[in-house]
Amino acid sequence: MSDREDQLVGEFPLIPKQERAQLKRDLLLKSGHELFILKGYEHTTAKEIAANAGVATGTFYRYFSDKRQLLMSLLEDQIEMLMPPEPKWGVSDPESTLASLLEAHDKRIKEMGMQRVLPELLAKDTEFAEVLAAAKRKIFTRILSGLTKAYAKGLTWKDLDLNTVTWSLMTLAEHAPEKVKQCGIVTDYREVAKVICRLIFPPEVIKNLQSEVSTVEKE
Amino acid sequence: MSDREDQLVGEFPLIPKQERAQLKRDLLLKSGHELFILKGYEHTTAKEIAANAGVATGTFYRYFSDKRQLLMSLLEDQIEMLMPPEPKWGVSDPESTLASLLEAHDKRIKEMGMQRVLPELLAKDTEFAEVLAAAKRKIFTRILSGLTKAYAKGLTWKDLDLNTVTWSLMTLAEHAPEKVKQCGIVTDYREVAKVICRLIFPPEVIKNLQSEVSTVEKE
Amino acid sequence: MSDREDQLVGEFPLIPKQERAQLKRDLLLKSGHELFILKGYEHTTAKEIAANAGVATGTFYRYFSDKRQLLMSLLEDQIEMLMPPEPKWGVSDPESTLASLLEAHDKRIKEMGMQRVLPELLAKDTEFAEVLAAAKRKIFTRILSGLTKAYAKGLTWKDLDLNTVTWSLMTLAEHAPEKVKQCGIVTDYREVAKVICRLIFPPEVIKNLQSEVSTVEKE
Amino acid sequence: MSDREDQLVGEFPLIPKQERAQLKRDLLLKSGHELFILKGYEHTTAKEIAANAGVATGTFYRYFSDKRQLLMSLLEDQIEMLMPPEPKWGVSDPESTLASLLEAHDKRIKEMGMQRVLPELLAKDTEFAEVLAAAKRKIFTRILSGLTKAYAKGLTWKDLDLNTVTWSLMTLAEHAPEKVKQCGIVTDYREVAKVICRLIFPPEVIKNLQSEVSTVEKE
DNA sequence: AATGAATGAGTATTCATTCAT
DNA sequence: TATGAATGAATACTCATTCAT
Repeated sequence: MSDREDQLVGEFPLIPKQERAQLKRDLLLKSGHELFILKGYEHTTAKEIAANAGVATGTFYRYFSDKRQLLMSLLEDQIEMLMPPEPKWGVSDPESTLASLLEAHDKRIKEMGMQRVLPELLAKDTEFAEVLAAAKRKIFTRILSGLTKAYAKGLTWKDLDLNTVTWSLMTLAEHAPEKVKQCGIVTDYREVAKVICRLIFPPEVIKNLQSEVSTVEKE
Repeated sequence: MSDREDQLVGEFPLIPKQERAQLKRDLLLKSGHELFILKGYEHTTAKEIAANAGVATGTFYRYFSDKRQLLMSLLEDQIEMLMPPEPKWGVSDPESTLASLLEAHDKRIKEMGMQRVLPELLAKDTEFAEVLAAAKRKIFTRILSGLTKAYAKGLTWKDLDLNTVTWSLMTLAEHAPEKVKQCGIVTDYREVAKVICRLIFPPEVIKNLQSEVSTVEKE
Repeated sequence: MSDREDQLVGEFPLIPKQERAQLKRDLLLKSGHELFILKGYEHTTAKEIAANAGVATGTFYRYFSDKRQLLMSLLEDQIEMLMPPEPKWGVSDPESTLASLLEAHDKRIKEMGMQRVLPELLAKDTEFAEVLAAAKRKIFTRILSGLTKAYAKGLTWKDLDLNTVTWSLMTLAEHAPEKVKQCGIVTDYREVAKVICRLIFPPEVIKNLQSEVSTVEKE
Repeated sequence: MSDREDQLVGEFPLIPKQERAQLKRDLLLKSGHELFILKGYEHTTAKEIAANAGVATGTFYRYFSDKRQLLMSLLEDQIEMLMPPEPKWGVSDPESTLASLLEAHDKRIKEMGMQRVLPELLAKDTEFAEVLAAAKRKIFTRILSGLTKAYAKGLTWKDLDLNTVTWSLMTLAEHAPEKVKQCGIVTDYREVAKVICRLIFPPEVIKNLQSEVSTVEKE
């Protein structure tokens, strides 16, 4: 049914204009997301994205200046998901907490499905790489501040550089999902969590923290 | 200049044919290397590689069946460099040893300059990803075997999974060079080495190993 | 010009979309036809066909997957024309009938203009050769069945193989148009028809048939 | 062994220069012939012809200005073979004679193997088409003269145009080898010969000629 | 706003021909 | 003469983007 007919028959336009536009934009984003994951960024064409979204090629360009911009919009929505969460140390058994955080993070990354596309982009798109680097710096600061507090409480190793520990922590957390591909071993988040915790806390601290928790739990 | 004239005017410093061909091949490899780093693999054309090497387009295809093959040749030369060296634990101060190994590895990677290109390839070229994964599995086994020996000697943490430690170790070593970009802090290999060592050895083991070394040095 | 203006300024002779597309397709077919005849199939490029049709290269590929497909479309329209018509023997003066059939056939072939291109295709394109061969076999069967009926009526030579006569008949009809080029003599369809008839009928049969006709005409 | 050494050791050049050159030329011709038949003219490259002949690419261009010239040389040698022989009518049983002539001609054509290439050339190469047409006109004249003599002796049909008969004769002879492909029937030269003879001679003439022969044979 | 036909610059690859050795 | 590496114009086809409807 055309716009013209709409007006002739006096049908009430159920969806407000802006909302309808937003709908198309979302359709396009979804379509792009699917295809980028399926075929890679470079090998997806604007025409395909439009067709897959059920709109005309030209419509794509009404909502996005180009393919790259669609991708950027996609990433803006998702970049938060890439960020590992900041754990609160010294509150509960750090190993269990971390293990479940890692697993949850991994899950979200997988749901997002953009891992396949990101490396291609990082390599090619300087601007995007910078956006991501900035995000990482932000999370770095957050984690570092957490560790600094733990350090002040005397919970962490005294002889390790906190900056380096923070970086190691992020690096391991970020790459944990790839463990299988690289080494042929299934990722056991509990073990990764133990290793990461060892980077931060001396074993006896962990024990104390764990017993505190169980004490609390028993009470 | 004819053959006859050659003899009249005496020796002309001719480069043997094979050598000349090798020269061109090398020129092309070098040119491809430069451009892949500069513009990324996908955005470099065979024509450009040839032009940048100062030869005609057709010449490119005499030496390489296509762009991908040139890249593969490039990588064959360099894949060894990607492999972190296997350290001998318990022989000398592990932290210093590891620090210098990391630094050397990082240096080679930087010389190679392919970091920018690799992620793009891994995402796109399944075959290449498999080659690299295989190489990584190999190095994984080597490192694990080293750690197992150290474990047998009672040098390592007793409560950490050696597989996971090995993976962490490789991951940190591999990504150490990116530390700057990601966190804005200059990579201090000494600190990274200390962190990695902490993953493997309890602090007192390190101390013992270091004192042994200094004892030997003093004698 | 906007939709709104359209209505203000009155009717603008818009060609419906589909028709316009058909128009372009036809332009391209015509252009391809011209160039194939002018330069041969192999030496005509898609780009040229497009340029000659006054459209962009890409437009060519919107309507045809490639050069070969355009040619096939061209031939589909024309293959019927290649088929010599099946004459009804014994109904009227066979020589006159045949002569006019030959002339008409020749005319159509010339209009089609593809003679120059066909040999090239037959040599190169096995699939096409088979299509044409199948068509020829079909017409062969039709003609043979006509001759068999004439044979049953005792109209034909008794000592000639009907298969061979059929083949000869087709061959002569097919190549009649080339007579000029090959021998420098203008094609007189009447004479070719007489020759072909002699292959089929003894002279006295022809005479009888002709007198029957004139008898009927006189009545 | 190089030319230089040849001269130093005083070895006697067994093959005279010219002859050696002729040898290479022949090798190239043979190689081109093979490949043209195998892959078609357009799809054979000069490099391949040279390689297949066991010489360098450049050598090809010493002996032939280009691919086309090689082909022309090839055809010059073979064009005679394309010419159907001129039969002497009225000397022996015309049907048998013609049958064996046709068979021999067909055989030579097949040996020559160029049928696959000729149509491609005729379509593309005007000059070549003219050369061939000229040759055909020559043979046309020869055959026509034979027929005229037979006509003078009262051997031929009186009501058929000799030009047209000549052309029909040539056309049928030329295309006889294709009979199988076109109609799915094996070529029986005896039947084709009978048909062709019927075009020329009334049946009773043939009978007379045949009986004469057997009379002569009996004597 | 929406459409999708049209555009044409851009890409990988081939091959006839030249020319330094 | 012979070589074969080098050349670069040419070709088929794609796709981001525009624009008339």
